[in-house]
Amino acid sequence: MELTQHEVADRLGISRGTLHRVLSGSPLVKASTRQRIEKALSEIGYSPNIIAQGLRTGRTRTIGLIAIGDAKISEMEKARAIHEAARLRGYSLVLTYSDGSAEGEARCVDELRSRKVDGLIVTGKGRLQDSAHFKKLIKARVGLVAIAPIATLETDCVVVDAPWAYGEMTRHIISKGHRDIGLLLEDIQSTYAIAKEKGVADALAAAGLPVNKDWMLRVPVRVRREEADKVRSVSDYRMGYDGALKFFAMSRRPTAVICQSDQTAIGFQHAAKLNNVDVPGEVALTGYDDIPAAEFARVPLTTMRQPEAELGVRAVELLMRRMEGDWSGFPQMVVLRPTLIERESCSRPKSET
Amino acid sequence: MELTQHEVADRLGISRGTLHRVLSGSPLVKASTRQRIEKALSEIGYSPNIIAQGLRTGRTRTIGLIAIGDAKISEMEKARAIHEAARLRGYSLVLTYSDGSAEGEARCVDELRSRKVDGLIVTGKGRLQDSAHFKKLIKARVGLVAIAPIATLETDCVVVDAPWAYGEMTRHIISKGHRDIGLLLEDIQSTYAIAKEKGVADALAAAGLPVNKDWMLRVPVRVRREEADKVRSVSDYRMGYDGALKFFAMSRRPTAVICQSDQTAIGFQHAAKLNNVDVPGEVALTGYDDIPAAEFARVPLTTMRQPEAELGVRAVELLMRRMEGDWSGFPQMVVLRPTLIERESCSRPKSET
DNA sequence: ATGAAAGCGCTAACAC
DNA sequence: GTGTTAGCGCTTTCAT
Repeated sequence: MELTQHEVADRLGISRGTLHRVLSGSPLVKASTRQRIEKALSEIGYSPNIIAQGLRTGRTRTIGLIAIGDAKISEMEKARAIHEAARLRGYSLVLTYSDGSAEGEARCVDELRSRKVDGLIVTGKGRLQDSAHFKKLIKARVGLVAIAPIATLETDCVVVDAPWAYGEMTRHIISKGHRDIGLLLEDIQSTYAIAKEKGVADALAAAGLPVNKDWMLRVPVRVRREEADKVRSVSDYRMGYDGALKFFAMSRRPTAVICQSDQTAIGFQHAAKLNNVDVPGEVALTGYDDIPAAEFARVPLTTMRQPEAELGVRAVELLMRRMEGDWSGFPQMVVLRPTLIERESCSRPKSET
Repeated sequence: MELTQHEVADRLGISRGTLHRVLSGSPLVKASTRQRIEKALSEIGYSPNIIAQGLRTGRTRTIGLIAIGDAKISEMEKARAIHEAARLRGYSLVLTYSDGSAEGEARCVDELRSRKVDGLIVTGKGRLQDSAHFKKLIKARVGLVAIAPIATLETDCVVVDAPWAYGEMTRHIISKGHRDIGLLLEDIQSTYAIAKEKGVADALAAAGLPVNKDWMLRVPVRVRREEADKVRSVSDYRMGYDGALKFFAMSRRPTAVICQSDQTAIGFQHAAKLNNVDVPGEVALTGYDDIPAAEFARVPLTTMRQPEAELGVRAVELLMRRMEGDWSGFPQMVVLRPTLIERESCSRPKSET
């Protein structure tokens, strides 16, 4: 069915060497020959067997993708951009998922190594449990780009400037007249969580506002795997709900709460409604990410829109450089900034004092 | 670095043939020899080169995945389940995205064919624009399972029983005392949309209720690609919003509206809020899918939870059969049923008449 | 029950 | 400039 180079060469009355030179764009072919062959080639509709190429060259022109942790729509958007960027360069994507456990990660790495991928991109909100597998890869000079900051791993990464983003949101809230500002994060000490905390604290300090430790709230995540056949990522919503209740139980409450994500802010709004707390009147809120639902939340969310697609594209570009053997500046960190989106969840406080 | 079968055979003092027989579980090996070799093998940590296997056998043990249309969280959940099911059988996933255009689909098919995938799974809410490429595949007896009903294509598929589901929701609403029931769908004549319409109409008829044509609303989808680096699927929310306004403009309105999706119902609620229409008091609503946000909507949504993971698993199982050469019952349709989830968006109507 | 050898379709090194 | 050839690591057929 599919023609081989051998057959094509015979059919055109040339040698396989010449045919290969035409295919690979080598200059060592007479222009007239090249033209004649190229024409015939497109008529025949020949395209080389990628598997054989892979065996021969040791390069498969594939990129492995590891998605860690819960399913999130943002991963989908990144993956789409990654596919597009990779495709334009002749690369395909091999997709793997890890549940976030150390074994899950090991399985992904093993699968991708056995598939002989030329490079890897790690994404997802989960943290790396066991970096041993990854360290081995890095030592072997296999390109590995993380779309997330990974403190435990010295590798290239593409990250969002979370300290700046949370500083920006803090400044925005302050500009609205708020002085009593809270922060709601999950209780996991991820690199991003620490960065977010710092972003808020620094902005508060820069504005001469005190940091109320009680309001820098950390709430445990209740992960709930529902039926065995379902993976629903409701944990962030739930965390926002739980956090809201903790804030409501305080004798003195902030007038604005910066949330870890849009889901958190939406969960917070849910609790606010059930407790007759007005948003943004009694508590202003900001989300983070600008998921599609943010615009249609009970009170539309002021939030930071993530450059999901660009994160993916930059990751591919960086990985490409490594795969071409250019290891200058390793480990490199590409930092991107999100965009403030103003909606109704964060307005000026009711005049209190 | 990686050992080859040749090297391993030499090292163990056996022939490559015998080694291969051990590896492939052939019975033509003396038990003692087999044991000795297996032990040595696991010590060495040898694993065969998948690329070379692929070249030799013509089977790559890979499944191609085509995601069509906008990024949705449900695709992510399916993909995760597909990966798990495939991995357990020694298969890997090659991921491609189509923007929903005919060219996008052609590119995906070409990419996967050039990668020599053993089978394909098509998923996503978009419809197939041009089925010519796919028809070619099917004719060539390449396994192709669609996780969606594709009217224009005779192939295996795994689908949700939408007529039943929408009938079920209709019966649920009727049981709550509603008699004036509307349906809100996008204006695209997809197989699912037609099925949903029929499900509602049949249930209404079965209950002896008249079908009000004006209330079987079809609303155009406003697709909005925001910045070039973003793919945000807000179209479904927007459609719900638009649809709500149309309902509100009617002189006589239904007391309950069945929506195409949770996003649609959430968009509807948004419009209801802005127009001071009480949900569920003045209009009860049902969603569809049970996305994570459904539980945390302004009014938590009564909806139908999709068996996303099972859809993926069943697709892999069916594809597996085809890849093994078992074409019995082609084209086969696997039908799965979603589960009714009761929340607050759909209660009994305010007593009218 | 085991060993030897011939390719799968391609690339790269070497001849002419 | 062009043709020839030797493998990449594996599976499969044929011999023993």
